[in-house]
Formats: sequence, C-alpha cells, structure tokens
Amino acid sequence: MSQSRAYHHGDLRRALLDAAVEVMAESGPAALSLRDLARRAGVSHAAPAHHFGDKAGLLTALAAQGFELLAEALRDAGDDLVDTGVAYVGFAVRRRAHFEVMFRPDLYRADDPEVVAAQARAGELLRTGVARRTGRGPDVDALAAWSIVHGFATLWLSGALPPRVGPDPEAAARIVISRLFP
Amino acid sequence: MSQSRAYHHGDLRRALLDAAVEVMAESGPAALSLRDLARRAGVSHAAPAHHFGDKAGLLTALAAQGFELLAEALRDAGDDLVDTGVAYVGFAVRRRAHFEVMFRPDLYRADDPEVVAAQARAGELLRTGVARRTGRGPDVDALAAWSIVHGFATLWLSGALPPRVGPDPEAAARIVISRLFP
DNA sequence: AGTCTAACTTGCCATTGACAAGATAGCTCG
DNA sequence: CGAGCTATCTTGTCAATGGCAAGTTAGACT
Repeated sequence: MSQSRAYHHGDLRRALLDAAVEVMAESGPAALSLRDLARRAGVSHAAPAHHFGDKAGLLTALAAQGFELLAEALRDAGDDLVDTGVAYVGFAVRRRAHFEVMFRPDLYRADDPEVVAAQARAGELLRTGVARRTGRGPDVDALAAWSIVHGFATLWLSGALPPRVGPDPEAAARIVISRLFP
Repeated sequence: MSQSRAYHHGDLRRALLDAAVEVMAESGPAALSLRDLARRAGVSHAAPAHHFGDKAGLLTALAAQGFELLAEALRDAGDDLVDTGVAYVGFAVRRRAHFEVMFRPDLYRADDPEVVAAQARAGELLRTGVARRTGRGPDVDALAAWSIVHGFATLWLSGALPPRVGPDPEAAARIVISRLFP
C-alpha cells in the first residue's frame, strides 16, 4: 500500500522525519538533503517544503521531537541520579541523529515554541534528578552532572574516546558518573 | 601589497584558513563555502582546490591546526589540574571554529597523519595533567575530567546553558571542575 | 635563454535549496 | 449529489555550490 495514491502520501511529514533520522544516523547531519528525502519517500523534490517550509524547518521539527524523546527517556530512568545520567548517554547513542541536531542550534530555529517547550520539559527532569541528591550548591551539582554526561556522550559520538573505554557506552558512563557522585 | 601579484597570492593557504575561521566563528561550520573563501581572498573559485584538494581537505588542515593550538594552550596552563581544565574550556570558547571542527570527524579526514599526530600530543597533555592528581583509577579520573570539561564547553557553545551561569565561561568552568576534584 | 613546475584561471556539470505557479484529491456544505 | 475550497503535492526554474578538466602564467632552476 506504499504507492497506492499518487497524490496524498498519507503521512509524508512522518515519513520525511523518519528518513532524515535514518540518513543522519549513518552519514551525519551534513549529508542531509531535502531532495534525497523526497526521493526516498517517493514524492517530488518540492514536497518537503510544504510540510516544513525549508531545511531548517525540518530540523526544527526533528529537534522538538528529540527533546520530547529525551524527556521520555529521562522519565523512564527512574529516580536514581546515576541512572538518569546513564539514560542521558543511552539516549545520545541510541537517538544519535536527534541528539546531534538538538545541540547544534545553528541548524534549526531554536526559538520555535515547540522546541522551547520540549526543551524546558527535559531540562526540568534533569534538574529534579540532581536536586534529589545535592550536597553543595545544587546549581553547581546540576551543572557538573549535565556537563559530565553531555561531555561523555559527545566524545563517544565523535569517536574521540580511546578503545580502552570498551564497547558499552552506558557501562562506561555509569563508572564515570559514579566518580562525580560516589 | 595585497593585490600586487595577479598570480601567486603569496600565502593563499594561510589566507584561506584564516578566512574559514572567521566565517565559522560567526556563522557556524555549515555556512562555510569554498567559493566564498576564494572570493574573500580575491582568487578564483577553484584556487582553494589546489591547496586542499577539496572541502574536507581544508577542514582537515584546520583540525590539525586546532589540535596543535589546543596542545599549546594546555601546555601554557601549567601543572594544576583545574587550570588545565579551565584552559580547555577557554580554548573551546576562544577558538570556537577550530574546536567545532575538531570534534566533528564527519567533516574531515580524521585519519590524516598530521591530525593524528597533533591529536596524540594534545591527548597526552590532557592525560598527564590528570595523572598528577589521581586517587581512584587514573583512567576513570582522566575520562571524568575530559568529559566534564568537554561537556561544559560544548553546552556553552551551543547556548544551552541557562543565563544564571553567568557571562564568564572560564569562571563557571572553574567552579564546576572543582566539584569533581575538590 | 630555455625548460620545468607550482600556483592559479576559465569553463563546465551535477546537485542542491528555495521559490512560483499549477494540478489534484478529498472534504464541506448547500 | 455536486460545486467549491483548501491542504497536499507536482513541474519548472534560478542562483549557488562542490568538484573536475584543461588551460595559462609566474618564477625557479639550470
């Protein structure tokens, strides 16, 4: 039932977002082309523009979706601070495409209402996760926690970490985070 | 003496790299165009190809230069571990263009000999900085230290940090790093 | 002076993002 | 039932880009 209708793809918007994630997951954000996405979805080269306006529009939608998924992942991680940090790293690795767009605001419209809202939700979960532990200034703890998990995730994704770290990013992350919150 | 010679720019290679840094510093790596760089240098649109082969070649040279500059910055930071971390963040902020390319290996040829060598030099400095402190497994300490400074720097550059953190990234970084190595 | 080579140019092509104008489908409402 | 309305998609076009090929020039070295 893929090409049943010449017009009206059915769910082009979702199909384009999914294709974008697939492309970026294997070739990085730089390899993204609206025309390629259109080809993959079997529509004309100008179809994406209708749903997203332009390339930045598509990436804006993808970033918003990403922050939603991150919030969800953090919620599912439970109450433990270390578990939350591990979940952050797990999200970055598993949803690599989303993660890479989310923290590259030059690629999309970071002031988009949907993005801002989802971003706030995820940020809140991160902060409350840390607030339960604290010790020193909770601000410092939160910032340190966010920095260490974000840094680990970013370094992992960029391939900069030495092989010695091992093949399992979440296991390694757990050890590193425990170093910050013994 | 800028346009004294129609041919033989004099130092086109350096001029192109400098222009690339300038463009990326204000508009991000996505806005980089070889033809624009050529225009800024006053040469034809194909001149850059002679020096760098292609766009990835130019970014490879820029990444290698970046790792050299990072090594230099870490060396200048002295022996203290926290100072080294602050210097890392300072480098990311001050040499934003270099930093952003360095950790995006999909943009350049990460297996380039010059890059690998410079990368090794900088990594060595980072590791010895941590080794002087240690306590637990030095591997874990090093990884945690790198993660926290890299994460802070990345978050700062992406504009994701709340305004409350203040205007001075290095001051804020010092507090955060001290949280890891009290 | 003659030759050789590195540095640059001109010209070209496929691809891309963006825009404009048109076509179609399916819904709504009389 | 059918006439119009609107969201959805298409075709056509343009300027800009990266990359390649083939020339041209400067200047170094005999």
